[in-house]
Amino acid sequence: MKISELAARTGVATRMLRYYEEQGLITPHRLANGYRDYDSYLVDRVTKIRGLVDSGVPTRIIGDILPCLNQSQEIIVRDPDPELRMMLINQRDAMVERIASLEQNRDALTRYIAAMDQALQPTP
DNA sequence: CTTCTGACA
DNA sequence: TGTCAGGA
Repeated sequence: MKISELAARTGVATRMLRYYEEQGLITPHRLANGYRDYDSYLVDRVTKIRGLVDSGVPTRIIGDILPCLNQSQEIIVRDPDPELRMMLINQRDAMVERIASLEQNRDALTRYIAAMDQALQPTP
């Protein structure tokens, strides 16, 4: 598929798809006319990459972390950098906080929706 | 009309 | 990350 299609199917801007390629995260083939040609499995890969990026994981190590998403425990750490380790720990902790916040907000919406249903369909 | 590379008031 | 240029 061409870049526009991958962008549509992943919700990731073509600009970023080319950027991910520069970072070595994805390597599409090339069509005779020079256009990038993406294999369908890249849709899933790009979705995962975006998820990591949105979570604040530096693109430089996303390639190494990607396998962690599955359960293929064959994790190869190429950059044991202590500073990077601390940054990842901080991001992981921030993630935990956001998840907790999201859960509270989700529950708040659930209760509000329930209240709306009550107003619409009062129990006789 | 779509994509490509390179660049940045 | 968006967007514009200048080509193909």
